[in-house]
Amino acid sequence: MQDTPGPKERIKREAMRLFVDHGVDAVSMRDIADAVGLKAPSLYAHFPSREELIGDLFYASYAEYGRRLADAAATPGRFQRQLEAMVRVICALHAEDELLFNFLLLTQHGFLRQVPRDGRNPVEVICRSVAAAMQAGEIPRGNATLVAGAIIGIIVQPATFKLYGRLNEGLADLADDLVALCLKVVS
Amino acid sequence: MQDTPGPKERIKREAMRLFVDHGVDAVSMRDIADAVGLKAPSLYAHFPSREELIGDLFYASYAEYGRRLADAAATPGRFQRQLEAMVRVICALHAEDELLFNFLLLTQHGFLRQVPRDGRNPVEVICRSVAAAMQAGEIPRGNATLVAGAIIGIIVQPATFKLYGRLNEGLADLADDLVALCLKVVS
DNA sequence: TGTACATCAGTGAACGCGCGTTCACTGATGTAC
DNA sequence: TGTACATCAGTGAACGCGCGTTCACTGATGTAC
Repeated sequence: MQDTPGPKERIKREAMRLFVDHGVDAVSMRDIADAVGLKAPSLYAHFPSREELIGDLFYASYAEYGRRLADAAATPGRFQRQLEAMVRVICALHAEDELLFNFLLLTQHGFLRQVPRDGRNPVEVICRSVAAAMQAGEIPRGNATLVAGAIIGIIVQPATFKLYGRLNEGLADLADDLVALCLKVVS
Repeated sequence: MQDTPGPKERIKREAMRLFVDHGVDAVSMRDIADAVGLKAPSLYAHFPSREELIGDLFYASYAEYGRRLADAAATPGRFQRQLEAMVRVICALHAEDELLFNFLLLTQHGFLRQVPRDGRNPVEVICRSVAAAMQAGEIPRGNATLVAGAIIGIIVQPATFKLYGRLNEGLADLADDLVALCLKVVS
């Protein structure tokens, strides 16, 4: 069963790999089919269109990231503990499936404009958490969105460096350092 | 003269605007020509191909950003002053031409793999500067590339927030805050 | 001032190509009796 | 065990479309005499 994932899973995996390696727009349905060992029309047995295939890949994962982050944000105690939990969750997500992480990293700009701003996406979870901490006086008051952006940047940019080979360590290996850096910016 | 920039400049401007608004791959030569008030074949009087047009736009600007940053990195004095100069230069570049900044932000992943690693690009200027400061004992020793990535992320992520409307202020308005945040991560 | 000619930015029409997608069909597999 | 039939993942061939690009041509502008 889990040794031989169904064709739908294999299509998703190979599509992600190709998207990350060549860019979403440079990959055709025929390319994806080839990588899976099928012909293009067979993909339509599993996905109604190319757009849905890509959308599925992005939105499902992005929402899952949001949920995992929201769990971490709900860590009891002071903000510093919640922040540490959030940073470690992101590092864990990177370690669990680096391909998926990179896919989200590279394709975000194609989707971010139409991502629902429902408070459940990763960015908003962090923004809300930072704002609450400022409100509660647990960290210095200031521009909460800016500080949240800084925190996200501190993690995402090194992930980009890893993707391009500037950094050899994955986020998981850097987790302690990343936690320390994030704690500094809210000190 | 400067009131009516030549057709080549107008093509570049409109192309950038379309690329930022719709994504590079969603914009055709006909779209660009339409925006300038020409027909597609006329573009070939100014650029040999679509690819060259886009490449020109990216590489020329990216190299210019590298030069401006290198100047800032050469600020005399301690690393903290150089860091402040670099952050303020990036903020100034954002204020000078936000469209160009956003273009680089959104299209970077299409080019970063083939950007020459000659020590002159913006990322390498910052990495080198941080590494030198660690070497000199001006900031705590550690993973220089990671710290450089954190600094870049602290600036780039808020720029992304501005692009998507999460932040209302441009980088220039946030310059003091950004300098302060960057100084914290190297403290 | 008037005429003939050179220049050159811009264009209409057309090209070949690869794309996403459709659809009638194939051929292996499982089931009924 | 053998035969007839249903199921269904997968395919070959074809579609219409928009793309980047080419090229012979147009028509306005400037220059020479």
